[in-house]
Amino acid sequence: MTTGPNEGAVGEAERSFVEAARRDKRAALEAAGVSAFAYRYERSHTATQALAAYEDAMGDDGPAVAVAGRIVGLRPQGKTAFLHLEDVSGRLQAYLRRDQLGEDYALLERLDLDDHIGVSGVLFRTRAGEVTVRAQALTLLAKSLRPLPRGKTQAGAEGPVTYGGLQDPELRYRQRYADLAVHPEVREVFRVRSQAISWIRRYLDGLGFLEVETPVLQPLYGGAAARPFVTHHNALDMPLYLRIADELYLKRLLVGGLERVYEIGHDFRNEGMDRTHNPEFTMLEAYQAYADYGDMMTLVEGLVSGVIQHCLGTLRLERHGTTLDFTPPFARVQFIEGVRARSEIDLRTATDEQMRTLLRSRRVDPEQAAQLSGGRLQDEVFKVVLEPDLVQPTFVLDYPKPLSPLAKEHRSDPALTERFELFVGGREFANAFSELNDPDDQRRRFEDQVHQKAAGNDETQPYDSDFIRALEYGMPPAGGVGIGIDRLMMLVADQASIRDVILFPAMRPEG
RNA sequence: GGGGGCGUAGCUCAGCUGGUAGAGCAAGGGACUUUUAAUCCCUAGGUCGUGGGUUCGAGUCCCACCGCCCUCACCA
Repeated sequence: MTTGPNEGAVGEAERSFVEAARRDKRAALEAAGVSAFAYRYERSHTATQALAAYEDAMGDDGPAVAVAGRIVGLRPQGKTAFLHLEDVSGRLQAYLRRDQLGEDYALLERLDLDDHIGVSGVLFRTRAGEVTVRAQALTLLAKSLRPLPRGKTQAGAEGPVTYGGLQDPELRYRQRYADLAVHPEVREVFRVRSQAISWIRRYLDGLGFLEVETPVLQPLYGGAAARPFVTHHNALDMPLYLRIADELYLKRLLVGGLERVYEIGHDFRNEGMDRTHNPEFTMLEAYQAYADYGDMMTLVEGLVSGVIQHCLGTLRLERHGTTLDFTPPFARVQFIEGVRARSEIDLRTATDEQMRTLLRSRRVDPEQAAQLSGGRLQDEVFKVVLEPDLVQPTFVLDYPKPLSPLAKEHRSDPALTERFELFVGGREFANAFSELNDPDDQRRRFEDQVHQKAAGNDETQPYDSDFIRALEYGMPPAGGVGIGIDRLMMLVADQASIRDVILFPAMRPEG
């Protein structure tokens, strides 16, 4: 996060003795005319490419290589030294000899763990069996003046094993650069994330979707029920909201004739933070003209199973002792039927008091239950009764109308909407509907939201008259879907906290 | 916001019923031409999160504050 104002003002005397030693080495290098921060290095191989090149050569001595990376292990022994370099691909050992390096060997005394160096030389296999570069030239590329909080690492049978190391979660999130630098497995999480998102783009592009960008700063927020962040535009002297969803802008594009659009970007919601909520998070929204929520189910099945297969090579994931099977088609359960099958409550006919009684019997705080009514009470019943059962990928269909002000009324039941959510492991992953495109119906739904706000519901959607005007021009029937990318990444990368799939999660500033 | 836990050397952690702080790794000096958590000898390293209080004496007990984690509430 932001560096505290005093951080840069730490004087030499206050710096740790470890850092002082590194600065002394830098000064000694520069006094000898050696730059501690080079401009570039002509690398011939990554560490992994070098290892492969040695195997391909099939001789005692392999090819000459020039590799670059960070020093992650340093074992000087008088007139020789071994060190390990780490680059983006992996690790490679280098063997340094005074009689082969000449003047470059003197540089060794000024090197530290964490420095970036370049090494060139011929590959060979040591007596201990490790493919290693016999250094003919050694170049300092960037001096590390502050030691990384790393543990000691040795090569194990199943990859490097680290002892000690960076454990403190606060330090890991605040100094993600250090976390990444010392934890290849954290780098891997974010490599997989990037791979997943680019696969999603290819998937949607392949279906003829157009990737678009809509405003993050909005004069009116909408498209979801959430409290927004508010900011101020100086030149216009007006408040602006950071978007809580892309929905209303993307549907304007359907009016404009862009039949298939999607956006991947950040939404901002001014609400609590926990292991599945960060104030800014990555949302995918996609809209398809002439489609309905049934088509969106097919789209979501293809997208979710495809990204899992692409990233992990399987559709069956072991998570917390259960096997999650993402082979389409996913299970389907109707909202009202699902509740009735598990509670003998029929949401179609149940009174508020019957629902409150049920909630109390399921250990919901009676005071809280008493505050809810109508749609929100139905939603609470659903959360208590049905949600925990939705472990395998399951579509929940046909939500009650009051909960879904942007969804089209169900074609066979006016009390419901054509909407589904995808649940996995009891957690929501996607939300989709047949999009409401009747401007008069949409106007009434907005008005209902305004009434709810007046009644004290502080997470309603404001009345967006420009959106109504757009619908009046005629929006084609369409299906739309939103998928929380961070939660999908938690599933793919098997991470328990959203903070572990966001590079720089929100934190209070350092005191 | 409620409840619980944690904060000690650069990192990972000990530190009992209160008696002025300890280890491993990292660091500095020395030895060492195939090591790999290299090894061996020596050395240095701390406002115990911050501020109060109790006490002859506080890392330890009490209070407040700061930060992080867990949990509940909130949350499409």
